[in-house]
Amino acid sequence: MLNERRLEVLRAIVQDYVGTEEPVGSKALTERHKLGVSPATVRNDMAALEDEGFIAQPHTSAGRIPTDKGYRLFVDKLTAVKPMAAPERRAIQNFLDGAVDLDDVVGRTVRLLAQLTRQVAIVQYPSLTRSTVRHVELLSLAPARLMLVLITDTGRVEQRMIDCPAPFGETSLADLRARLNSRVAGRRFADVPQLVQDLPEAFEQEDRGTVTTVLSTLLETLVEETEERLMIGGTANITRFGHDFPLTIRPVLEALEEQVVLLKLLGEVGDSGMAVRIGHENAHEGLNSTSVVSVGYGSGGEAVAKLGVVGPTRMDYPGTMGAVRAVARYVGQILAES
Amino acid sequence: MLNERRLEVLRAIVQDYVGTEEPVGSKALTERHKLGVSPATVRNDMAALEDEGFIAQPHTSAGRIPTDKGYRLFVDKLTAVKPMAAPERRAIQNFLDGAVDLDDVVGRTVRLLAQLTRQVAIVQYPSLTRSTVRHVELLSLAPARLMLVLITDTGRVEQRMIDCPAPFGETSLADLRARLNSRVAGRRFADVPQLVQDLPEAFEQEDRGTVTTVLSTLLETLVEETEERLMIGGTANITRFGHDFPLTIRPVLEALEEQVVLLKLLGEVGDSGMAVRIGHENAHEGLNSTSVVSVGYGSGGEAVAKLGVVGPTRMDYPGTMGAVRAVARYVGQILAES
DNA sequence: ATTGGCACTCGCGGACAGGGAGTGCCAAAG
DNA sequence: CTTTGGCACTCCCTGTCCGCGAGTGCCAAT
Repeated sequence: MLNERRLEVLRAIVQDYVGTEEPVGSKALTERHKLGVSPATVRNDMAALEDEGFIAQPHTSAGRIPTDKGYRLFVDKLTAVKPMAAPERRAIQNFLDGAVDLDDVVGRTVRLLAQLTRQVAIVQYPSLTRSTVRHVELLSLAPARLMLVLITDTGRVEQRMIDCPAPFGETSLADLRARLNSRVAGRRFADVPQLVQDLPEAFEQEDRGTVTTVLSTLLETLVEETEERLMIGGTANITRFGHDFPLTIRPVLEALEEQVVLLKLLGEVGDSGMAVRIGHENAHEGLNSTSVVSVGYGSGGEAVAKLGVVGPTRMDYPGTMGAVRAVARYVGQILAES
Repeated sequence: MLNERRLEVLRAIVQDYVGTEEPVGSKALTERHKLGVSPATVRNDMAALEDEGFIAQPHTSAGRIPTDKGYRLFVDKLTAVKPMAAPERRAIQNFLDGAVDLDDVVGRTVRLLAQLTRQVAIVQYPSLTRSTVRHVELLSLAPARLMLVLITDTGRVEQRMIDCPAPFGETSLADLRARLNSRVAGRRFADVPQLVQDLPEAFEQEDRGTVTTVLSTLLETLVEETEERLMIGGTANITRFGHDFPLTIRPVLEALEEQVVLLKLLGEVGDSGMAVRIGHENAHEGLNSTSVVSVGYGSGGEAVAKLGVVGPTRMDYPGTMGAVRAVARYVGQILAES
């Protein structure tokens, strides 16, 4: 039913529609693409494609536009990710290299993505679940008051105040600091609880209360701060989502304000590789007329968080996917370096 | 020229237009307001108001709408801030009371403002210019690589990587850490530069390069940290800005993405009292068709930061001003408590 | 100063026609 | 069986015209 040429016709329709944003007819298609057949033949093919649900007509006697299903086929079978050109890659790298801290990295990434794709960009902060501990610092602020500072390999820093049950001497503090670091530095968050379990036993009776308090605060911090944060940018690009945007813009803006929705959006993505969710494939109905391209990124081979863009279903998929992948790659590099 | 009744007519026009979003004519005015005069009289008054530039007609033979100048007069002379009703005030207080930390306070405030005013809310983080340094920590990550951690009395933590010009020994590190803390701990950000100025002199020649690098990184961090941050919310409300919004929405969204623009926007406000900037009074031209209502807030009598909303020039000024003032007041209380 | 009357101006919405793009179908050709 | 040209048909879009209604400006009367 769907021979090679018909797929070619679908590809042509998608490409033209993405470019012109207008329903594309049989004649225009044969003119702009070298299909080697007449408009009448294309009409037959279009009828077949419409039967299968890949394209649709807004009204009788109008051209065809791709359906979500059509875009899906296009993305899966008819196109390849378009790699970024060398100068663009250099620009990305230069721009990201200027970042001074994690917030800055994420901020720059989000602006970069928005600019490259001309769509709305979302970048999730590196999650702490897969992170490793770089350093744990303990500071004495007052005789019975400590500050715990946790530094992760992704550059994230968390701090907590601790009120000790008993005064804690400088030597004990140094001891605890040293033991703690020798056990957890370089280890994954998930492994920390087990690694510090028997730590109180190494201390004098009088200090054990404090040590226990410190440890439980540390564990709490690990759990609490696993909570995901994200940054969003390029909102102004929603105006580019189509000429009928006054209708669709509202729910999209609302969805973008709900961090929970966005996290779920990125979360639905499989852990590896790039994901494209088209139109109604998005669970949130405010985003039913948008597509989401997302991918995991991370310092090692492993993904620690995700980033992506939200755009109109009528988007340049190959280009967008290329940009998203390139950015993810370079962010990963930056994180690995720091 | 502008007698009492004419001002009354202007007030009626503003109120009606804000309600209906449609040009208001002389007949409709006399029907909806008890002006005690005939439409013809109102027409004369309108002509006078138009001569003075307080109102304008979109087209000949259409009703009148207020100009920026008209709104200005309305806000300055014809209305008073509308206080919030008791139940709303309670709701505000309850909602803000649930906040757990500074981020949460700011986040809740922004959502609250957006919801109350149905406009775009902007809340600036409390400024750090008056903050003090609690602790400076230096960690050695590699022979020639340090991490600087700065802890402020507001509980904020900043960290920076430092590549040293030369290897830096553990003893030098401990020395620098101790000297640094004894000088700056408890001091205000603003005083730090002076306090550490002569620090390199206390070190051996070979270490001075590193010490200088560390100090300049510290000073940079202090400056950056003082730099204002802000949070924004209720963006979806721009769809309410008017039926012609497809035109105006773009520049507004763009302006809202530029933190610098927004900070300037809030900054232009006098330090005390509430400020209303109407239409072209806003320096940024993307916001020429919006009004900004802003006010300072703070824990003591002193304003430490500002908050406000951005809405259509055609907004309910008394109500918006009431909401903004009420929220600012309660946020100030919350900050004072914590 | 206020009012009623009156002519005038526009914007808006509905009706209508012509043009154009596109479709579906069919019969003929490869 | 596939492809193609032809043809009738369907709609959308645009422009025009027209009448309605809301609103104005002006003027003469109060």
